[in-house]
Amino acid sequence: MDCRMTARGAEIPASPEFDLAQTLNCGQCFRWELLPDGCWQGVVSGRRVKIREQDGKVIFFGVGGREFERVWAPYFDLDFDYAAVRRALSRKDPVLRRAAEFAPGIRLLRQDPWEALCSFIISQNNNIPRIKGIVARLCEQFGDDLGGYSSFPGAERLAPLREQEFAPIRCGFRAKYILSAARKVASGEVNLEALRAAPIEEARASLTTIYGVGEKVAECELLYGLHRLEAFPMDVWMKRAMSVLLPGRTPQQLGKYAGIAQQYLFHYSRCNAGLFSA
DNA sequence: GCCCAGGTATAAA
DNA sequence: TTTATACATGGG
Repeated sequence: MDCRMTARGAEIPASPEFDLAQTLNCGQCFRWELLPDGCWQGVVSGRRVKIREQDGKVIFFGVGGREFERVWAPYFDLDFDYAAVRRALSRKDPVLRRAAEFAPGIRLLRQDPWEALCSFIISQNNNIPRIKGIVARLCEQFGDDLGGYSSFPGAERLAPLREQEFAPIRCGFRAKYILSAARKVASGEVNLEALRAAPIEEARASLTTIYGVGEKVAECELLYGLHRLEAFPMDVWMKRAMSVLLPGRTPQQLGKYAGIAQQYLFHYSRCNAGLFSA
């Protein structure tokens, strides 16, 4: 991805294939906020930046060329041809076509695997505004002070804590789940980096050994934390999604399959505008 | 107040 | 194997 350097920072041409609001506000990440000045602010790799789209450009304020190439281009997956994927999806199924057209600028972030795992543990039976709040308090309480903002606390930082020390985070029953994840990751019992290359079923099985990580959170981590796109074979989830729409399903079945099918379809569907409201 | 949220563990059917 | 409930908290 070619970027141009200006006094403001790194700039790339704006494109319908890269929409900040669609990408950052859709529930795949929880540490970005839209500031009143129109900039999106987030913390990635210990660096806080402001990004905005303006005058046909996406501007990464204060970011140098080297940092852009090493941090931001990979984070936003800028070298991947999403348009080609959308074309393929559109050919495959009319629902996906509609969906792809609905959110054409969404991208699959390459997030830190540990941060993603924690975030999706927190996300269970929860809503996005509160998830963001809990994640923010987790960073503020246990992250390193990076000068006006905090890092996401590593597994080794959380692993020694006691459950009651999570009280200020107000994450409720999820504290014991976060602790289980932290301890397994810190001890190496679950090796997130290794799971990037492991056979997909092996990776899924390893993740679900964590107390509080079930099918859904594991899928989230595979897709959003480990960038394992193959965790979501489209045909399978499409069929499940369709079956969910049929009448006569129990709440259990609805919850189980609707959630997971939605997980896959999320990038390309969720054809309701409310999802992307700031 | 009330409903419910990008679920999971657990007990009970 | 499948289904119902509790779980902590707070947004809308």
